[in-house]
Amino acid sequence: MPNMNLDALDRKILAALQQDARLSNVDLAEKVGLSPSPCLRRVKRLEDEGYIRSYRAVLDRRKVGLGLTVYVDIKVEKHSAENAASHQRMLEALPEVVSAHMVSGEADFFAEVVVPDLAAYEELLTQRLLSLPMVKDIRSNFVIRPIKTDGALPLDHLSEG
Amino acid sequence: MPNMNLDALDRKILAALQQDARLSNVDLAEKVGLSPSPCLRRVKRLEDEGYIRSYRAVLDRRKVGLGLTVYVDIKVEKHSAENAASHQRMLEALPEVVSAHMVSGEADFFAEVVVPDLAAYEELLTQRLLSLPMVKDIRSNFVIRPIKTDGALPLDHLSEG
DNA sequence: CAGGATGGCCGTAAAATCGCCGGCATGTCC
DNA sequence: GGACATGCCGGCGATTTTACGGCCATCCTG
Repeated sequence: MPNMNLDALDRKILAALQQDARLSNVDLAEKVGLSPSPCLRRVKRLEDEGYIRSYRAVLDRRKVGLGLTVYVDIKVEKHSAENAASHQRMLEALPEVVSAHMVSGEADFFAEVVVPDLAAYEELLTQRLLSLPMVKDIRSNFVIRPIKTDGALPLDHLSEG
Repeated sequence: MPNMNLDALDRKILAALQQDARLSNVDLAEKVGLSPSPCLRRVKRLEDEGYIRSYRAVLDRRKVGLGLTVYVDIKVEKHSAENAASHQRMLEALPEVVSAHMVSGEADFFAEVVVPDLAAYEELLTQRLLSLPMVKDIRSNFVIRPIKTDGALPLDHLSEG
């Protein structure tokens, strides 16, 4: 267990901040049943110890003109250490790539790409993805309809133990 | 264009809040080159008009005991309106499902699942995913190594127009 | 010039922040 | 076994910082 350091209050704080990172400390304190001072201390500790990695504003993709989300399966020529590393760096450097992972299964890499429209995706795919060295095949899965986005991480598993 | 309402200052604000949603308004104002009052007004407007959907704390999955992320392709028997709807609701209700979409391509649905370990994934897969009505096939893609997570949405496309 | 939009300044109320105290549990020493 | 030392953690209160709304100045547009 990487985390016997989280008691019930910590979990409530994490859950609350996942829902609304802009909760004022007093509101957060009240919500978890604590006075502001110790509550703030806990939040700082959770930040310092890395449980909380960051706070971010979640934007409406459509409203900011990013109407198209594509999940991209990337197969590469057989991995070699340095090739894989450079490949990863290039994926990382593309701003349209919102997340990327090395995965098991059909594909080798997997990226979530966000673009304004099909035209922009075509440009990205043909000019910047397919031209990556060692890319053997790319399969694009277009999001037709979002069902659930940015769900909070479940934390129940920490309490039932 | 759904957004000729965003000028350079708005974009700077959105970019800054994507990076750090907990920036105090005074710091944010300084960063974008504005005094606090109009800066706050703009933030409120961006919230009210839905450009900013929410603010969330990003947790370290490993540290909170969620060491395994799986991208799941789900194929279903031929869609029918009401069946699809109930299927979506069930996906939505699973806390381990952090995001889910209807997609084009090989699969019909696509879900990002977060669990403590393989054992937990097995339970989820066999007890709660495969048992969903109409599920024809499920393919699991395990994340071996994250390359980039929670990347900020690119906003450059709004300025170059 | 009129009107709207937008930025800046200022005063008030609220929040964050920090030092300090006290309760409670654990451990130790006689 | 009991009294005390120690560490952990929550609460309180004072001070600094922030949020927030009202008001005015400026700029652009028609």
